[in-house]
Amino acid sequence: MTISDVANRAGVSVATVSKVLNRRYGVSASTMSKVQAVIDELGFESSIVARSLRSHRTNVIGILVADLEPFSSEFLKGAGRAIHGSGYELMVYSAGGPGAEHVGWERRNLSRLGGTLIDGAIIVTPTVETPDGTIPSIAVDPQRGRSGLPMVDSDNLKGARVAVEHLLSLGHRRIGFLAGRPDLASAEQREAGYRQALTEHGIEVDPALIQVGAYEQELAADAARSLLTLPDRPTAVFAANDRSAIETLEVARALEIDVPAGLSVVGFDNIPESVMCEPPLTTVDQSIQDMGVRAVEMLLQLLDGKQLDETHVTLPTELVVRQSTAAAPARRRTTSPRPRRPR
Amino acid sequence: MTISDVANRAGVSVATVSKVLNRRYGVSASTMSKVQAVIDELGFESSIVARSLRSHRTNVIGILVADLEPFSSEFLKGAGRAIHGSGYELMVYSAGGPGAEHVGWERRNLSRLGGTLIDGAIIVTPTVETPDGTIPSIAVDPQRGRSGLPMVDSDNLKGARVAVEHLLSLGHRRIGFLAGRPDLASAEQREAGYRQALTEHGIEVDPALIQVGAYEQELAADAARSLLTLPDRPTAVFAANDRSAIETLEVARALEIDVPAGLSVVGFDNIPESVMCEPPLTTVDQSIQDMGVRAVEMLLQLLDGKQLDETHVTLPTELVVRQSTAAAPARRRTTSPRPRRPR
DNA sequence: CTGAAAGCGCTAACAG
DNA sequence: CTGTTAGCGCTTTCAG
Repeated sequence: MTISDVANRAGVSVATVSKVLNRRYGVSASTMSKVQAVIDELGFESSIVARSLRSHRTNVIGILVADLEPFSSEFLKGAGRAIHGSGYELMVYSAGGPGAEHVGWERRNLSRLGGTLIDGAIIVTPTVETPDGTIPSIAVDPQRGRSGLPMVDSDNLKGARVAVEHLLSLGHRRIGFLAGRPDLASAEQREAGYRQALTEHGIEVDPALIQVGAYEQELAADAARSLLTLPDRPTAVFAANDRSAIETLEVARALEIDVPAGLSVVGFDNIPESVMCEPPLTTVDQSIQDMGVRAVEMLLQLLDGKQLDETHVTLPTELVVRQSTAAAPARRRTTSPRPRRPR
Repeated sequence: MTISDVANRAGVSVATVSKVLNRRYGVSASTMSKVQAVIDELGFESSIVARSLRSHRTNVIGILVADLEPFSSEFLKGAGRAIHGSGYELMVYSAGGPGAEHVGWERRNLSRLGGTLIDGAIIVTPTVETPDGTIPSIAVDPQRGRSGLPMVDSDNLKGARVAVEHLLSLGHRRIGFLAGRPDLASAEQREAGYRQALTEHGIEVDPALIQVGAYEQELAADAARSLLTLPDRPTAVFAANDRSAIETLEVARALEIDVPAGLSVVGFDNIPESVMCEPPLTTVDQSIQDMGVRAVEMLLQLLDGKQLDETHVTLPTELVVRQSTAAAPARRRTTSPRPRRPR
């Protein structure tokens, strides 16, 4: 059913129907109600596609994600809450999964949708620098190096430090790191936090204890495995995100290493899955939902023609201690024992 | 940037560029590579909007939801997993929140997107009967009465019965019910399960113990409050979904009723939030992610021109006992005590 | 093998 | 107040 069907049925031109649809002036009351009646009767809704192609205004905000996984799903809950009552609707576009698409999915999708389908965009974990030229956009947890876009992220450096300090306070000295996606600033910051915390406590960073999981299931599992099968394996692992941490839990189980008795694991993100795994994961909370709320609020301001108060919002992170961390096992006689640090 | 820009730059017509874009036959190798070079250089991506308006094929699957809340977010995780490697991309369209939009959002959005933007649709908790005429579609947890669409839901009746039987086995006799959205078949089934379980145990259903929360925060809170301030208040409440159950937890806290000592609460859904609340909620799991997986798989089959093996998939439900339920408090001397049933 | 032209459903000037 | 006309960016006949 198209606008012409309505026009025919109502005995007017398509232009008139369009005017009624958009509540434009210049339609007599009688025509108006006649046309409206036909619209209601037929249940006609104008195609957002055709409309946007012509008018370049849709009242739809786009959220571009690489994949629908726990992080982005959590983000969407916040975005969904923030959009209520704004008059905008939300369109989430998923590039169709990890890996499959090459770097640059967000650029591709933005140009496929932008300028037409959506009035503004929120780009979650973009992989490359996103051009500022097109529609108003916000970057969430972006790639390394400043993008030109306004952005929201969280305090990854501090979060990572607190996580590692927690492990240190439990007496761990050999702490492995499961690194994240090398292109993301957040992952880089988490590694920096790990290094800082160790260095400040007089512990040399052992390159063998750093493996890249890249936030991908298989890679993370491999990385965890090589960490846990090291001759002098770490007594604790800090993973750059919860999914990698949960993967580490799996690998530990397969290797019959008890967590937390034989191995402590800390994650990052505090996705819901971190509570539901066995044992529940000690992790760094980064209030993902709030990121969604803030990103939508910022975009709404931009769309409203307002100036942004802050062009870079950084949300706080916080350690959440659950059951995947415990005091380090008594050290093997490789070096003189050091006193345990108090929590 | 449009296809004409590419055509100009490459010194060919738009038609030729289009052919290259779509890998159509009838382009010489040299022209092909020349045009492709320009496309790559400019980073051109054809507008999905313009393309779909003309060609009616987009390789995009639409998921229509009323709102992005825990249930739909969980559903999306499953859908996201199932789409990997299918060659399709996912577009989630949220009607913009609860209540705001009237009944029939799914019909409206379907006709706004359908036939053009998306090749097929998954409609989550539709409110009205959805016409089958348009594009291939799957209904998830639909309204009461059979819709013409293939559907996936879960065994709500049995789940509700098991939930109530759990409460009965703990010695509860006055069990309140916080009903769901009256238009959903699932909500109806959960109420039916509640009634059945009580009746089978020789307990008369007290209408005063049934309040409608309609899955909406405010309404659910009001309903819970009226239940818990009843002169002879129930010792347990079965809520038709987790969000209502969590709301009940809040109300109980406000009324200084201890859960589970003074009140047992059971939810339905097993959304991640049910683990994170205080106390963790005993609930009925309905593997929401699996619903997402199945719905996508079914739609993919439909899109592939295949016949569906099953036109109505019902997933199992399972009781998950956590800390919000406990033995009923000693009964007041209103009637002779009955022996406690074993679990 | 290539390009001109028509048209997808709609909106926005502009004439009548 | 109403209808005619010209596109939005793209694909698709169909001539050349």
